[in-house]
Amino acid sequence: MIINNENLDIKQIAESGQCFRMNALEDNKYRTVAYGRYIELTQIDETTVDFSCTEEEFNEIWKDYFDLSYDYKRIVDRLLSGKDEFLKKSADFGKGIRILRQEPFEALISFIISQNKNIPAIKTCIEGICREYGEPVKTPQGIMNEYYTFPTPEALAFANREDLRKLKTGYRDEYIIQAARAVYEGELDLQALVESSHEVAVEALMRLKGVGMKVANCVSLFGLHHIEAFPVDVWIKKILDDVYDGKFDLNLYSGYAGIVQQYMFYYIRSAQLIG
DNA sequence: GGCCAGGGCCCAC
DNA sequence: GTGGGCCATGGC
Repeated sequence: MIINNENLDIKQIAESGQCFRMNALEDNKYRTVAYGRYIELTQIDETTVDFSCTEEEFNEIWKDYFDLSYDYKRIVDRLLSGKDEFLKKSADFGKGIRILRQEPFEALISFIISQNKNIPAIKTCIEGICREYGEPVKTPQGIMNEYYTFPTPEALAFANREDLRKLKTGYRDEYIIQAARAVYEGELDLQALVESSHEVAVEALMRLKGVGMKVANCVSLFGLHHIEAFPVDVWIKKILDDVYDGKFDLNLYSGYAGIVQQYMFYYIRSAQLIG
């Protein structure tokens, strides 16, 4: 399934820190698991990607997952024609990034794990949790024993602390279990938060222990697709302090601040050659 | 081997 | 609402 899009760069998406299960198989070829499916993505040229799936599966899952109905070029062009030099460089550098529509529960648990960890450590931890609590991915060709789905709320709600700690969660073990229980028992309705406003979602998420302002904004942005969310982590804070001297005006980008945030994040990290 | 990481909790102030 | 210790652990 060949897709042409001016703003679709798999490497940039995989390295943008929004998802943790998209990994390189070789140069220009990545794989990931989402919504119970495995897929390989090959960047053929700057604007062309080969999705290793049928047209039916593409339309059912991956078109939405990669947010392919949204016009990112409009956002990039707006930034490129603006006056903010840092954002011009950021948007030009990361113009192939898109905000994935990840599964809300996966985003919630992933960003709970992410606190005070670097990205390689987050990936290791999440892969372990998928291996122990997820299911082997099923394909039309059979079961793939090397790839696992992200666990269900139920699977993690009944996990125990010691087992999670062996998977390198550290002190976050109880946060994970409590969040999974809240979702499993219906106390936290993530699907309802997809429909709600970003503000309502953040407030509901922050009632969970282990979910503060930053994690709630990441879940809102990457799991609920509220693209006005603007997570501030140590990297973004560095930019707001050093580049903008504390005077960055979020209101200039209201409605799509999360996309701007991703360009900033990807640019500053790449500029500092951090993996 | 020390420092840092897509932070949050808990407690003073 | 701000500022500091503290948290468990890997990656570099």
